[in-house]
Amino acid sequence: MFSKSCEYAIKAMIFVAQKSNGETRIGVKEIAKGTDAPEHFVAKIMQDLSRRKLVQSIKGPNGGFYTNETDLKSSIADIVKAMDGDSIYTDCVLGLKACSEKNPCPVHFEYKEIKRNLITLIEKNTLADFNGKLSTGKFFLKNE
Amino acid sequence: MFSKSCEYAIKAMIFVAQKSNGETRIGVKEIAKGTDAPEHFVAKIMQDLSRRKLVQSIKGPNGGFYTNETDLKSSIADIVKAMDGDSIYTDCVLGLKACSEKNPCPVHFEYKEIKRNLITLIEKNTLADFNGKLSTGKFFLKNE
DNA sequence: AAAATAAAAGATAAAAAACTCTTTTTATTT
DNA sequence: AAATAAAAAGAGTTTTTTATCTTTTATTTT
Repeated sequence: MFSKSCEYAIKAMIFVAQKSNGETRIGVKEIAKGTDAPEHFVAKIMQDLSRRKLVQSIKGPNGGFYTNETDLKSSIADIVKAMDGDSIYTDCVLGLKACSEKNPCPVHFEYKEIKRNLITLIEKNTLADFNGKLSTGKFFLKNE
Repeated sequence: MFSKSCEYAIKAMIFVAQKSNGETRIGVKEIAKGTDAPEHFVAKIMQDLSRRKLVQSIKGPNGGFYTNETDLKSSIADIVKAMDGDSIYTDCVLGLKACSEKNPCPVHFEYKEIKRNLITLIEKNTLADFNGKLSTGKFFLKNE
């Protein structure tokens, strides 16, 4: 569904959104531990997300990553688009380049519904929506 | 969603199910052309499907692949399972190994619904269901 | 100013997925 | 029996994805 990078990115963003606030910045090590992801790989991903302005970063002692008000408005879809492009919006399940209403693959119309739900799911869930839910044990970002 | 091998496998199986009947066997070249797939790669995939008894094959002149009555009862899910295993049934969208009702990832419950629909889609569509629809132009297995 | 800290950048490596080529086996047709 | 056709099997290559390691730059603290 999503690439590994994208999975890590989503978890990392949710994690940072939860842990950071105002003065608190979150370091790569913490993110990696908190989301069960390889440290150096997550570092690359955060760099990327930071370059794309989905998350803020500050170097040096007490530096790290944090989310501002705007960042919290990002949906999962925004992260997915940043990492995997819009393939989830455009790709045919069977890989047909020209799959469309007029040139449908065998499962085009049935998959269309599912895709619509999938897109709704990632578009309607913002980072802000998750805030607070981690600490209350409502959900997890890694295996206990 | 599916691996490339799996996409090719699904298209190839639908193609063979449509074209073959009784005496007619379909060669790898024909399958590759009919589904816009790399010939040698499709050969490997058909070998695999044949070994797993999802499709029948005969060597030598006039040989090729064909589907028997049982093969036509295969669902897309059967092909997916043969190629990609049951990851589509078991995997968490965010890659959590222990994602479950009790240990849910942030989108577990919402994705659950989508996954259910996805599984229904691939389980209810059998090769027999598609028969005839290719020639009537109801759907396509490659770009025109 | 020096030392320390942490992200950014760049380069490399390992693993997996996608794809290709060659040889062998099996069957058929002449 | 010989020639031919087509899948099976095996080995190899390329590309992409995933992951790691090293150096540089920016910032802060002492």
